[in-house]
Amino acid sequence: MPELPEVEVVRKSLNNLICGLTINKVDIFNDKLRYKITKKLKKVLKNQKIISIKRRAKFLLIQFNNKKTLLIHLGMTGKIFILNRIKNKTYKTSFYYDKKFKSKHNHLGIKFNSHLDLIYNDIRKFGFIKILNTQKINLNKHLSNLGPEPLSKNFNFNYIKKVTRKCTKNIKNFLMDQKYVSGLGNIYVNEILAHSSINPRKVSYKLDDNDILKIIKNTKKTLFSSIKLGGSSIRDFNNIKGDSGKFQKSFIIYNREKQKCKKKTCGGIIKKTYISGRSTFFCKRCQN
DNA sequence: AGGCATGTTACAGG
DNA sequence: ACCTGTAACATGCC
Repeated sequence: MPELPEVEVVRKSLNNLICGLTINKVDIFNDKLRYKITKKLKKVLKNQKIISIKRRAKFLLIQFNNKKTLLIHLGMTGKIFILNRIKNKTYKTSFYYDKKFKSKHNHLGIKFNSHLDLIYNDIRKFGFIKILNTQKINLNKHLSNLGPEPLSKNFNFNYIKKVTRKCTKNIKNFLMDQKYVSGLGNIYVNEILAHSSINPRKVSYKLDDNDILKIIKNTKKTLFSSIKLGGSSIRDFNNIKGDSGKFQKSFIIYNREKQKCKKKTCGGIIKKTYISGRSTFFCKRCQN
C-alpha cells in the first residue's frame, strides 16, 4: 500500500484522530522489523503529547513535546490502525482494521490518554519505527539524502532538467530513486510514464523539454488524484470491506498486462516486462 | 508448487 | 564512479 499518496492519506487521518493526544503506555508486541524496535521507545514516549504529524517522502514523522520524533516507514505491508477501546470500534486511517488482519502481525501498540489505541501492524516486517531527536532530524540517514517532494515547487522544470542532464539511468529508475525525487514507487512511476507516453527505458539525459514538462505535470496530477481517492489498495487489500483506497480503479497501466491501452485513439496492447527486477507495464504503441 | 508482491539495501559484474 | 540485475529480508496469495 504505501507510496506517497497512501502515506499521505494515513497522515491526514492520524492528524484528525490523534494529534494533540498524550501517550499513556507503549506496548511492544514484536520488535522484529527491518530494524529492531528499541525498548527505550516505551520510556521516551510515555506521557508525551503529539504536537504534529508530518510526512516526508514515504516516511511518517510524529512529533512530541519532548523534542522527540517517531519516524515510521511502512515498508511494503505496514499499516496503522486506530481503535476505540470503549466502543470496540475501528477508525479509518486509510485502511480499516479488519478481522483479516491477524494480531500476530501487530508490532507496536500505543494507548492514549483517551479511549483510543494506535496499532502498528506489518505482515512482511519490511517497515520500521525509530525514535529521533527532533532537532537533528535532518541529519538522519533516512532523511538526509532525499530529493524534493514531487508535490512541492522544488519539483519543477529547472530541477528535473538539471539533474536528468547528467543521469544515464533509465527514466523509470530515475523516478524511483529517492535521491532525485522522493516518495514515488513502482506503481505511480508506471502510471506517470504511461500518462506521459514515455518509454520506461528511455535514458534520462535524452528526455526533451516536452518530456520533462509532461512528467512533472502527470506526477503532480496522478499523486493529487490518488490522495483525493484515499490512495490505492491492491492485492490482499482489494477484498476488504470498508477499504477506503479507490485509486486502483483509476490505474491506466499498472497490472493491466494484455489489456487495451486506455489512452485515447491508442488502443495498443499493454506489455509487461521487468526493470531492475520490478514489474513494468507499458504500451508499445504510445510509449514508443 | 512456484511465482509474485506498493520498499530498501548490499553485492556482483559490465 | 555509475549503472543494471539479483538476492535478501518475511509472509501470504494466486
